[in-house]
Amino acid sequence: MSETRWLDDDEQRAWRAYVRMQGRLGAELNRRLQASSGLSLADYDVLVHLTDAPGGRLRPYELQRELHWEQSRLSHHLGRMQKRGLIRREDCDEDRRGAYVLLTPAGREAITEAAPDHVETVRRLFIDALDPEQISALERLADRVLDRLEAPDE
Amino acid sequence: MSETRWLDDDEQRAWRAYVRMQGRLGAELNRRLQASSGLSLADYDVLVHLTDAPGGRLRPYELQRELHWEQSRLSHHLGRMQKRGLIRREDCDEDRRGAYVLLTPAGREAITEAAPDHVETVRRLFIDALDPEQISALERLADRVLDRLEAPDE
DNA sequence: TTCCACAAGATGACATGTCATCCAAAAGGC
DNA sequence: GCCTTTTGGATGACATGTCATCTTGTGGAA
Repeated sequence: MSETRWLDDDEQRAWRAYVRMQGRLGAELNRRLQASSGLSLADYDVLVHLTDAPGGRLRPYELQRELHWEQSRLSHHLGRMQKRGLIRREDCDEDRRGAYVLLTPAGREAITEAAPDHVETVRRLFIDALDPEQISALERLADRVLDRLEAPDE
Repeated sequence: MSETRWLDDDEQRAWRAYVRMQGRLGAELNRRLQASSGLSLADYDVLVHLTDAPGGRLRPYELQRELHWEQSRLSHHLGRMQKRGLIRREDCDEDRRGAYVLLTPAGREAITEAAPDHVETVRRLFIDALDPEQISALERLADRVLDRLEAPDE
């Protein structure tokens, strides 16, 4: 390994600010969502994707690709959500290994009730803190990093 | 509650890109750090702060304020790190309720070995994906959001 | 002093995430 | 057809994070 390329001051400050923001924002969103609706951010994401899907129904592997979650995380999480009555599983006829995950009425109601407050919180804590320039700069920046993260080799 | 102010398209895209980047980047950094050094990102942060402290020694509440962690999270985490021999606890004379957390030689060695690779990874996956404009834009942006998050009222 | 509010930490119960591993069905190659 | 590889998915063990609650000591006000 060659010499370590340490971060210079600007990079250091930016990185630390990002890490700190990321941690605080995630914790805060999670706490508020949990308190106001009983859902975690993870629950919320799953429910949003199911709501957007035709028939409120998806194969786990589709959900997995959309969420970019690890397979086992999804599987465990679906198990817990099923136990709480938010989703339901159903056998899949086309592929006997597979399954469908579908929204229950309770799940649909939960997301419908939770969404307005949650969006409002995202807006107040994040979006409204930034001007339109910054919003679009953020999108470009995130896309660049994602390109690198999702590049074949790394 | 008044009408929900939903996100417009630009905001939506930026928010989703951010959330996705944040999740993927964190997972990737954690996985690589874990694989190359046996430390988690959380371990790493604790060790960095202890290394920077005079005498390699801090009160838990100081650590907590610097890390912006929940108190119980820190307490549990320190317990686990102690079990692994990375840190050590010592009674505090000035305040009989309190304690000191200090780096063990093993802890110091672990962070010393882990740092170069980790910094290199941060650089490759994140810093090098961005130009200097973006780096400083990110810092300003994160600071704005942090101001809001840490504002007295919220 | 005496009491009380509050700060420093620890802890148990429980939700969540990761890794390794397993199983069964599908898909190819021959 | 038969055998190997791949894919969809579940699971157990274990690390991590959160909430509520407890203990003990500090410090100020009566």
